[in-house]
Amino acid sequence: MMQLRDLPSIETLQKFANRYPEADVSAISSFLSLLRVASDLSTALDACLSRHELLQGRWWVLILLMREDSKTSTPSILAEKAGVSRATMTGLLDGLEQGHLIERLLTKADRRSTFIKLTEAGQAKLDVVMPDYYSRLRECMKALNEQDREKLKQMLNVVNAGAVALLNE
Amino acid sequence: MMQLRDLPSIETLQKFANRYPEADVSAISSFLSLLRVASDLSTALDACLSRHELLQGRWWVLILLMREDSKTSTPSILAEKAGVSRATMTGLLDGLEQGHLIERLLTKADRRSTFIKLTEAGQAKLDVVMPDYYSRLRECMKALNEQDREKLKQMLNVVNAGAVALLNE
DNA sequence: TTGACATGATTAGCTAGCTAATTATAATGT
DNA sequence: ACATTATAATTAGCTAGCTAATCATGTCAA
Repeated sequence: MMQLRDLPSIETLQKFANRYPEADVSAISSFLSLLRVASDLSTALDACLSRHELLQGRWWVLILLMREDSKTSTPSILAEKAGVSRATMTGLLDGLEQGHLIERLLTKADRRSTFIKLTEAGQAKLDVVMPDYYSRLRECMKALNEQDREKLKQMLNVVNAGAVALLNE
Repeated sequence: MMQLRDLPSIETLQKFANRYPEADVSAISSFLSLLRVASDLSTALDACLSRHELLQGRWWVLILLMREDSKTSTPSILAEKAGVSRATMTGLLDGLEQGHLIERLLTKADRRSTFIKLTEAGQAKLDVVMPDYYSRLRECMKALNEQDREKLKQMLNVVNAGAVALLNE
């Protein structure tokens, strides 16, 4: 995602609005803030995870596996849940397997498929990463009270529902 | 950015919170919503721009140039304002130059530097893209009133300020 | 005035995404 | 029963980011 380091001032937006009457200054301003803050947060999250030799993709796979009672899943299900292509998941699993955080097991039921299992080392890695991540996140969000957090989520859902307008036709 | 297609339910978060007492369920839930919605919006924005043979990186460069009265800048200033490395900017400018949307001009003052100028074709491209983008964005945000938009921006700033917690040490 | 350091742009090579094609296996309809 | 179609995983090759190295040019201090 673009960094948008230099967000337009309201004056700059006004200048653009003069040329393009379709512009809705407060809509643009809020939208760009959202993209910008999220991209900064994502970068910060990567920095946090990289202290544990992980990045978002691999970390997320470990979490998805931990969520399962059996600590197992398949590449295609993981790809769907993580929102990446199966090809990308193959690459993520390659990295995790090399680090011995997951293992690939053959399945008898359907020989096209493999089972992916969280190893003890993978669980141990999460047991170090998650407390660190959760502590930092608690700190990150502490200036918003419960009501603000709920309001934020609700507004995000509203914007998300509106996003089809960017895709139509 | 990861897609996080399958956000954890509050129940799943509770399960994790049992194992990791550091977890603050509402903090995690709001944070993940923010990342998820922004990544969807960013993808939608790319889809919108790609209808005009642009992606966020190149489009943003054109806008930065248009903001300048002279319609010119330099690669290093553009890189800083766009929040990308100079190497990345070189690549973006290569693409824009091939499409004749910008031109590279030599400068006499400092022969290490080049001037980047928005061409007529580049301005014409913006004059097609921006009305489309602004119309769609207006529609996307229309369900939030002015007060909500202001509250959203303010909360985003609060979270952004907290993000240092992810980076410390 | 010249040696050391600083700066602007580019190149090379890395990563994590993507789509399309490939391979193996399974399921299904006639 | 077997041809067709569907599915699971992988591979190949693309893109847009990144950092580190390089090259040319400027600046400054002894």
